Parts: sequence; C-alpha cells; structure tokens
Amino acid sequence: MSEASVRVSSEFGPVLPRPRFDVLVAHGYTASQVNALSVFAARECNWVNGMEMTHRALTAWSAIAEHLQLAPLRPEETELIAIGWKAIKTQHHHDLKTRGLAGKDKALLSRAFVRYWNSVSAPTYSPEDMIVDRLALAQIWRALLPTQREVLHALADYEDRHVAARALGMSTAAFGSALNRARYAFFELWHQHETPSKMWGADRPGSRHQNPMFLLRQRRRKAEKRAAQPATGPKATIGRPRRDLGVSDAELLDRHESGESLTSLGRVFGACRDVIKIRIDSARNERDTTPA
DNA sequence: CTTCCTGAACAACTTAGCAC
DNA sequence: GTGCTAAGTTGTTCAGGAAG
Repeated sequence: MSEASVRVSSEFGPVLPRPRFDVLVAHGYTASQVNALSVFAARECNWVNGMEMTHRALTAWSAIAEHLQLAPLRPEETELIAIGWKAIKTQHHHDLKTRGLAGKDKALLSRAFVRYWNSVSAPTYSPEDMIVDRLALAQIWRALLPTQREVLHALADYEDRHVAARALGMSTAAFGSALNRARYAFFELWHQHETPSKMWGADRPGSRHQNPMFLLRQRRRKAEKRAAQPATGPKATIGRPRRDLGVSDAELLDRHESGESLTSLGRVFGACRDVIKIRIDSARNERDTTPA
C-alpha cells in the first residue's frame, strides 16, 4: 500500500470517525493516514474472527500512533500495519482470556468464563456477591483466634513469611504451623455447612505464581504427563545427569525401610532429603514392577 | 545459534502427629 | 492451644539434548 493509496482511501468512515483536522502525527504521517492504516490492518486481520471491527481498528490505531511517537526513524507503511496486526492479535488474546476462553483446552470452562458471563448475562449489575463476601470475611475474622489473626495479619503486612515470623518472635516452622492452622480455620468457616475442598496453591514469591489458574493448569498438565508415561521401560537419557552418591537406590530403600529417616540418610550421603526420597521411590517402583 | 523441552536437584510450603 | 519435627507436596533452577 503506497502513501498515495493511503491518501485516496476514504473507506474508513464507518469503522473509525474521520478526524476533524488532518493534523500531523509524526514522521510525515497525518491523522487521516493513521486512520486509514488502522482500518486496513483491522480489515486484513483475518485470524481474529469474532473481534469487532471498530475494536480492531481502535486497537491498531493506538499501537500505530504510539509507535510513530517512539520510532527514531520514519517507519514504512508495511511496518505500521504489522504493528497494528500484532496489537490486534494481543488484544484479541487478552479479550478471550477475560472471557475465560483462552488456552489450549478450548473445552475447559474456566473461572474467568463463569465470572465474566455471570455478570454480563445478568439483567442488571448487582454488588450482591461482593457484599456477601465482605460480610462473611468480617464475621470469620472475628471468629478466628487472636493468634490466627496475628499470623494472617503479619503475612499480609510483610508479604514474607520469614520476616513475618521474626516480627512475631516465632521460628519459621512455628509460624508455618500457625499459618496453616489459621488458614484451615478460615477455610472451614468460609465453607460452613459444606464439605471444604482440599487446600490448593501456595504463596510462592513471584507474580507468575500468584495466579491460581496458572497453578491449576500447570498441575493438570503434570498429571496428564504422568498418566501418559509408560509404567515401565527405560527412562529418557536427556536431562541433568544423576549425581553419584556412592550408594544404590535399592540400598537406600532398605535402610529407609529399616527405620532410617530420609533426613538422616540425606545427611549421611551429602544430599538433600528430596534426592533421597526420589531415589527410594524409584527403587520401590522398580521392585514393585519387577516380577518375582 | 536460539529456543524449547526434559529430568534431576534443590528449595519452599503444607500437613499430620506428637508432646507439653 | 501451641511449638516442633518429619514426611508429603509442589514450584524453581540448572544442565543437556533436540529441533528449527
């Protein structure tokens, strides 16, 4: 598409409003040209079926205008259209996510889906859910023991269990126990008269792991992977090589079954407890699947 | 060369059970 | 009710192979 074609194109009227003044945006591009490029990008973007045309054009418009302002050199029209397409695609994905329809498993009815369509399909907006939740929170908070409130409060304040534990003069282990009990008490009260589901998720640091849907999907993927693996057969050779602890897995299993704890075995062989556990599990698996 | 994927190892959190 | 310990569970990082 040439500069001349942008100038003569006047088909963007119904999609985007024509600017009242054809002001210069940047690098010689005028507002009308940016409009035309945005509409072109929107119309030719055939891989976002279902996204409304004006929404596409506005998304492309924002991205193109921003790029023009930031670009050190004059960008080509094709580059601006590509910028528009990229923005439309990203926005489309975001929209789907908001409606709970994103992800590889299109059949999955996600929480976002329920949350979005519950509010959208309601005849009028209702703050009922938020009010009920806030009242329940206030009632449950009063029903908790003072120490349970303290640990929850400290964790919320410091956002770090080690710092929170120090602030309360507790060991990390004691804080962890108290926190677990407090959470469980809260959970029971929240699900009063119902069977509470198992606790899930964890307050790990990092924004990625604050998303419960991420945790849920990750857990499901792992379960699927485990289920797909054959029960027997040689293990894949790729991955980090095993460290030689100077003891066979079978011997570790024997010693563990004789009463030695995982921790003490870990200390003896200079490995963390989980390494010992993995090897014991492996030996146990092999023993159980090998015919006598 | 880069990116993606994988298993091993490590780290952190949760839970159950015991003692006080 | 609380603190502690050990075991169980789950997330992160690292190193290496495969694919493009």
